[in-house]
Amino acid sequence: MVERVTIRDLAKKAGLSVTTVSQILNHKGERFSAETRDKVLKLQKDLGYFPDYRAQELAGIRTNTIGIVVPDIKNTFYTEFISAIEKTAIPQGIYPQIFNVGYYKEDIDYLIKNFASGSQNGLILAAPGVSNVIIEKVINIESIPVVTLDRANINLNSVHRISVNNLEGGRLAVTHLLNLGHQKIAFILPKNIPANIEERIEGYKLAFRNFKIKSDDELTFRAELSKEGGYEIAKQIVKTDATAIVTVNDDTAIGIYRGLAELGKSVPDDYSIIGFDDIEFAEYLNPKLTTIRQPISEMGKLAVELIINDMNNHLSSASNEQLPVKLVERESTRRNE
Amino acid sequence: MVERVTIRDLAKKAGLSVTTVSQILNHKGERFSAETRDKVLKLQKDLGYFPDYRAQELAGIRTNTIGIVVPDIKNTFYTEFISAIEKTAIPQGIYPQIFNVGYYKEDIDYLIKNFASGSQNGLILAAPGVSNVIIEKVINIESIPVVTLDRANINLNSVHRISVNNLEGGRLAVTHLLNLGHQKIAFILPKNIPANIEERIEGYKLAFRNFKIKSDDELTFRAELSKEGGYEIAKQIVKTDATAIVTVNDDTAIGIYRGLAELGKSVPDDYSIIGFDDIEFAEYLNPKLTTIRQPISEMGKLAVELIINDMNNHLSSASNEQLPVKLVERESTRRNE
DNA sequence: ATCTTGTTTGTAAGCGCTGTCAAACGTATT
DNA sequence: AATACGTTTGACAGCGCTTACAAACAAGAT
Repeated sequence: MVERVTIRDLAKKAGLSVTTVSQILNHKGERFSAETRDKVLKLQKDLGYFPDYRAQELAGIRTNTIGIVVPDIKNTFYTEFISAIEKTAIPQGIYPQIFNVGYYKEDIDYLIKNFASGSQNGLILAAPGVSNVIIEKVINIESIPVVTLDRANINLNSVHRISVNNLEGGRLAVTHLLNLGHQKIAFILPKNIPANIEERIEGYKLAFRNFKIKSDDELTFRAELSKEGGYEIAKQIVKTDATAIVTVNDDTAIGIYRGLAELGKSVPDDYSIIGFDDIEFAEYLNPKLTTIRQPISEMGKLAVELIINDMNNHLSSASNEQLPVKLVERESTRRNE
Repeated sequence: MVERVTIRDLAKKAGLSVTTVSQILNHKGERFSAETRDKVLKLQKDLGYFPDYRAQELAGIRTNTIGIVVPDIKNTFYTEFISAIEKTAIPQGIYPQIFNVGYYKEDIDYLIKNFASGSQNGLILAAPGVSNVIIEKVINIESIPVVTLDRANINLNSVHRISVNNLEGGRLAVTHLLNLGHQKIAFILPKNIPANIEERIEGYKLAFRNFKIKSDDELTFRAELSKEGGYEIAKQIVKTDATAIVTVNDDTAIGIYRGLAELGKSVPDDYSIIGFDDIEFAEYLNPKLTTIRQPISEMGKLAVELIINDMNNHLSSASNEQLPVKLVERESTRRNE
């Protein structure tokens, strides 16, 4: 058990005061003689001294870490989002810390404690089920920049919102299918419907109305939003007369691919499928997945920019950015003969 | 800007000393009258008080967070590993924090600082390129339980190692292909070869020797270990007379699938492919990927157990666990006619 | 009344660091 | 020799919390 080297040890060894050492280490040492400065710097190396950042923070220094809260780290939508955040944050000296919570608000007290302690100087909340809880508890304690992803029902003017044009996304998906001659379209929805999905459903309906076609409520399925969930639901879908499938994320579509394949069905010959997100995998699938593209990188980049802007300028009021969505037509959809 | 509520505020409002409040909040309050206890607890709720965990730690309390360092959060091998860790750690009150660094040791000073500050009470290092650097710097400062994944060249007896039988993995892959009548086997390797890959290469060679067949060095390719990297390298592979491909992880194989498909080649008709890892996606691919399975969940579970064991008993010396590997035969390999 | 004892609460030091302000020193000026 | 000034360094308080240990108090025993 090696004992921790503290700034005091360093000071003692150098024959200097703790203050002096601290100042020099924090590059406020212009006023010190080159000799002392060098001595301290050398000693730091020799002793392998690292400041305790908790002590630094306690003493009033601001660190540059931000927290990212995601619901499911196995869904690559979120890891792509995280990557985008890192790519823009780290070069600016902002260090993200990732917290993987579930989709539901089970055991997040430790999160709250962490955030409430102010060890995070910014928060990017991308976990639908828990964002509200976190905001509620944390906002009142520590006022740090917060941006949420795709949460419509938050109306605090200290919280930025980034979302996507969900209604348009829903409309685009269904319109595409309708244009291809599909009328029996299956919709795969989650068990609980958050606001952004609600909007997409509006989009589905809008498309049907535009085509003056009635949608078939029988074809709405509830599933877990994962590969596994998609795989399971495929068994239900094949029992119906659906010819096309719309999912709420690509991950689910991937599961449906497999489920269908194992049941001897072909995409797109037997079923057209259209996903949502456009994760990298979409293009690596066979057949390549037609999907509604969310600008994941842009969203990550924007999130960081909003945070940084807030950190530099506490006055900015909450923005509500809605990014565009687009149909990426690949190989999983085709005309219904 | 809401001011932070401190324990002092709480104490003042309650007309009690800080000590009393602290004791009660930490459930060491059996010695206090029910009346004071209730008063404090109520006030805590009302004021929304949360202790500052940095201050708590500084004052000597141990928290139960552990750090997980991974090289590439977009590779689902790592997210599956993380999930496994979380699944066994969180129920035991241990909270993992994820750090996504690259494969190389670029900008990890902030990591070192974080770890060296002792804010992590355990470390699980799964990032080949940086594990050594971290260990080197951190171990000497703070002695916390550390387990590394698949790093052969570490020989500190304070560091646990979890690895997989890489040699056997390599042997299995090539033997399978050789058995199917493939002789021209392409190997996709990373640019820098860490110890675990070195072992696999030994396994490849061993298989060839057993079959008394000479391997073709012309068929060794260097690529980035990612979908993108695999996609690119496919263009090189088709220029050769290879009939089978062995990759170092499944992610790369996924990229090769796509590259081959775009070049009009079929798996497994034109090329047999065998991956490594057995990430969940392997089974969702079309055709399903034959691969060498690493017991990812077991590895995560074991990592946590080693850490926890260390936390409870500082004496344990480093273990070196090697887990078995197995061939999962699916649809991407077939007999070479 | 005085002394014990047990119950309930508070005092004070310290965790490792930073920032303010004052002290010490050397040198130049008269 | 006295004064002033710039340069270089250090004392000290405080960040929010915990943890010995000590104090205060009431009640029971003598």
